[in-house]
Amino acid sequence: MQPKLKDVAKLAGVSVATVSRVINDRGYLSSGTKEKVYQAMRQLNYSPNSAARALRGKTFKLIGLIFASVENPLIAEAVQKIENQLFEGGYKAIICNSLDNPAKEQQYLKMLMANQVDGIITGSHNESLKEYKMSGLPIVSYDRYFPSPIPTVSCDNAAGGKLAANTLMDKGSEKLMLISGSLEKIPRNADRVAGFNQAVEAVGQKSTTVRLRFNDTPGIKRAMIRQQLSAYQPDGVFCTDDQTALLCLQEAKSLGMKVPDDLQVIGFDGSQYVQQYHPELSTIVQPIDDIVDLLVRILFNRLEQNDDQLLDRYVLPVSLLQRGSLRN
Amino acid sequence: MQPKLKDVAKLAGVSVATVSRVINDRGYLSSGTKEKVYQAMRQLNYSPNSAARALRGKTFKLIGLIFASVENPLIAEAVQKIENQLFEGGYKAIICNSLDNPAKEQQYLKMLMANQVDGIITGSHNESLKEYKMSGLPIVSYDRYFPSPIPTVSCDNAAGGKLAANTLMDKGSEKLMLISGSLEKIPRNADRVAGFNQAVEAVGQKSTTVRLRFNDTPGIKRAMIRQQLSAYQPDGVFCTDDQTALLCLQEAKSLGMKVPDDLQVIGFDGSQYVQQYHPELSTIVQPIDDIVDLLVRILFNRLEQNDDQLLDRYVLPVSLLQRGSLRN
DNA sequence: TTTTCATTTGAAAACCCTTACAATTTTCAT
DNA sequence: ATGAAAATTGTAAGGGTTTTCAAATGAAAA
Repeated sequence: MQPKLKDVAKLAGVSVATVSRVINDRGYLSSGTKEKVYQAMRQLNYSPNSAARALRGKTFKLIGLIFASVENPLIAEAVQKIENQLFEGGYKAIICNSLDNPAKEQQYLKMLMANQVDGIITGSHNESLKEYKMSGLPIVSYDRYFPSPIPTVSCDNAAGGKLAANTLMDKGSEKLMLISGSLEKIPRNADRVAGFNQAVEAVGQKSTTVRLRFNDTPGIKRAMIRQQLSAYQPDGVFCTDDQTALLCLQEAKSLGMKVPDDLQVIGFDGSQYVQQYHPELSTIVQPIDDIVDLLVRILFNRLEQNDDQLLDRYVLPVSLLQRGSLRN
Repeated sequence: MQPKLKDVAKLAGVSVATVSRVINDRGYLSSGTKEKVYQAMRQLNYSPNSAARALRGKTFKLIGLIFASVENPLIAEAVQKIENQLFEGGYKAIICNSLDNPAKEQQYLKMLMANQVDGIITGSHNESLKEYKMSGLPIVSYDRYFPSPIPTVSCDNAAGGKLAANTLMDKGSEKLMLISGSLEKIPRNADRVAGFNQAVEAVGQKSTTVRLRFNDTPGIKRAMIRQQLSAYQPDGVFCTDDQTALLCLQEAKSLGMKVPDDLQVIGFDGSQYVQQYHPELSTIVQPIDDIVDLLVRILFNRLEQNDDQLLDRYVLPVSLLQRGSLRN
């Protein structure tokens, strides 16, 4: 059995209240007792029962993380960094993979509330809007546009789409194709698509659009991409995420298209992983470090109610990472 | 404020004890009261305070997941699958990225115990052995060899190393190199290395070994690999993980070595990600689905004390995925 | 009718901690 | 030396739930 406050108190020869005070560094304490208590705690390898603390009004120091799938490199990176920062701040992270499934997301939400999490960082659907609102919890959203007052952080998806289009056209592509890696219902994606199309139309050009679904297997996606590539023979493709762009690159090559001479490709996300391990792929890079910093900062700000001036909506700039899949 | 048991009781016109009994389906209950209570719970959207429950001996239904880094595709995949299965079983997952840092791992362990997790699945160091033992918690380990009675699941690392060596030699490589992606202190890695070296020596061949460190940046790893490749000019390389193998492939190519003619490369892990998005890389594939199933099954078995006959040690077979980085 | 026993319910203790309050000791200005 | 204020410690209540125990009801058996 884990040692309790009482055990520590007995060993240190003080009352439980004193031990509690030492732990929470509260009120007056002589350095002598402090030392004795620390000693005893160390000796017993004591750590307070968080259930009991939570019951007495202290929080659990628990944050829910809801994302579509941690298998996506950018999300993995974000989760990793978020978890790190939370840990620094003394918080734990409960992980939830919604798989972009609204029902599952709703279940998660309910579970998180029942578990008294202190807050939620979500990068998933927002169909469960009611629940989010009702929860009364501090919530921060990544790349999903919640209505005020839920703060949202995202990169400038529209600008990214535009940048992709203009880059392709500047570098000589004329038959453009857009491959949307997941439903356009998701506003983030819709913005990337809209930004791209707008820029294309602005100069009187055209482009076809291919729509894949988030939950399609890579095999299915591959087949669809391959078919569209050979049917339409584009010379410039923008994919709304890097995974899709990688499939596109592969299929293009296996169709005998030369990259970047016959075909230029741009992806979106630019995780460290892709930057390191896919050196050919050009992509629109999200400033993921800044995004994570902001997400966590906003959350902490609400949790610790040190009311800094905070916006409801942060849009961070994207940048182009130009590599082999683009001409010089 | 969340509604409490008392609120439900008042609304249903019964005592708190009765409500609790309904929730836990315990003892005798008339169907009338049951219905009333359910009704009230629904009306108030009540869900029990898990802190209070935990205090009274119920478990939190919380599992700690300790891994080096969720940024590694294989780990991401494992975490994803584990989380899924836990969720099905009504459990939540707390995620811990130890970064292969024993101090951090120890902190996590302490934190998990303080948070009354019900069990732990760890794929990280085992330097904190004492803590693991002391915790008295159900623990299952992936790919780290804990002493009995902590059950350990892993793939056959030694056989994998051997398979890599024999494959390279069968396909004509004569100047072999082994690149160890992280410290050999980690037994998993040591086994891969040992298996490889054994197979090499068994036929009177030789190989050089390069040691990288887990926490080196990709840039540093890259530089070391490049230097060793050009210094030693191997014609067959086995890397103890896929990430390292990818770096090796890249550096080899940028040094002008032709793959697989001048140089054959084999990695280790074979995550879905690598299989899908790095179609050139040959690798030793871990049966990750089976591994995850087993990990979770063993854990549940201990949690729910339905004592199936279980071993302390499961070693699952690996397989070779042969692709472009190997000759036919 | 009385006795027995299964059912149904409620009152209250217990879980481990925090914190308001009270009690005691020390410090310091007068 | 005196009193007031500051510092230090302890006692006990309370937080939301589960669970033991006892009480109350009703039905069946004697």
